Amino acid sequence: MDLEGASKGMANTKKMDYVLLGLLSHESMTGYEMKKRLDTTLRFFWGGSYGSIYPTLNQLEKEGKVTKEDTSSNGREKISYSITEYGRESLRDWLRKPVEKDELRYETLLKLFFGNETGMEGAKEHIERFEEKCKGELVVLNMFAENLAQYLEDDTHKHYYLTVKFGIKTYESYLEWCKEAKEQIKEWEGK
Amino acid sequence: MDLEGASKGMANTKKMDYVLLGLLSHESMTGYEMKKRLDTTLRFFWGGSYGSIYPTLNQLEKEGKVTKEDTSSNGREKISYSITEYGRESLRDWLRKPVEKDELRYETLLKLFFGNETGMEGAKEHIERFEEKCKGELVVLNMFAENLAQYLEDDTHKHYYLTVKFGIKTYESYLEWCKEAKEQIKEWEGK
DNA sequence: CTTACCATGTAAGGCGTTACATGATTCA
DNA sequence: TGAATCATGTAACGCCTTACATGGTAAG
Repeated sequence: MDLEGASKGMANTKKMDYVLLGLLSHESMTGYEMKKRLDTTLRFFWGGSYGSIYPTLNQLEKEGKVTKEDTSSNGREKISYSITEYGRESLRDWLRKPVEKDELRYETLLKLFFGNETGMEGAKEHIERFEEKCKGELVVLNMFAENLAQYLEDDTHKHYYLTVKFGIKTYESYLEWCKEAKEQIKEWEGK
Repeated sequence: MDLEGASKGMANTKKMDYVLLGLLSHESMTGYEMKKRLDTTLRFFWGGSYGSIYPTLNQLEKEGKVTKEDTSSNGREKISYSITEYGRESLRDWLRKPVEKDELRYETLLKLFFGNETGMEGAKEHIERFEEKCKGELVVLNMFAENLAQYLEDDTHKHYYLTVKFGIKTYESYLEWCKEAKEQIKEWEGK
């Protein structure tokens, strides 16, 4: 018998449980609302779709880590989820464990790395597109940081603030790299 | 009929084809050697396992994008792959297309974000572990950069060099963030 | 003689996305 | 009245990792 569900191709790599538990540790909300959080607040370092949110929520309920409450009003279906004490313990256990994996997968770097097949001109284009995207992200992150700075008495906001600062730092360094890379290319091209 | 294999749950998200084609555009090699490249040169921005390399290689051969050659010697099995002109065209087509997705998934940030459940002490530990890992990566990347700097006449090495520089920039900014985050926490703790 | 490395591959199965399916409400 | 948003969910399917399976060679 295999209650922990371990047999093959299985490395307990799934984090969605903890992401949802984490969101519910802040406040009760619907699956729809959790998706919105993933798309706004967490989007710089984590993602997820409805197809993974709703099934995970049902699994968490079966495990006794969250409870459902029907909060439908005037015919509009609405299920509010709340974290249980057991769910909170489970979240804390995970939080205290060392990080297993930090992963970066930048197609931009892949295309740059193999770029000699299309020449420096192509590389330059990818760098410029990347630069524009970073500038946009930085605007958003700076707005987040400004807003958050007003609510730093709250511990939840403090943690949020640190992650936003991380984002700002890295996007700023990306922009520096873009500038330097373009200069380097110009130099190689012999001006 | 659906020659392009599109029906559902399918978004042509697979990049391994191009990664392997890219490696073979530099030089012919075995699947084992490609795995090593993924684990050393590319590991800062891309990964992959044998379970995805070998099947992809066979698929690429069927499509006429690579050719196999048995180069076994004294009983040791060895298959050397080479890119075909068609494979090279396919690679170039992909390289010229805009990047679809740059993705960062840092569990460290997730644990930091939800860290108020375990307190600032836990957050600090995660930051310190992250810091140590970054220092290690930086040592490796700086070595790569120093070595590469000697061979910059080669265009392939130029592109490689730019990606290494990217890694150095970002890890340096991560370290700065670690320092600042720890200071911020100390400040909050009323030191 | 044993450990590390070279070398190829498959099977099982988890994970997650996309597309589909449905329906109500709010706002312009 | 039509578009956007709120809201929940499932089906299909592609992708990838882990673990297994196998066997040779080089180095200490």
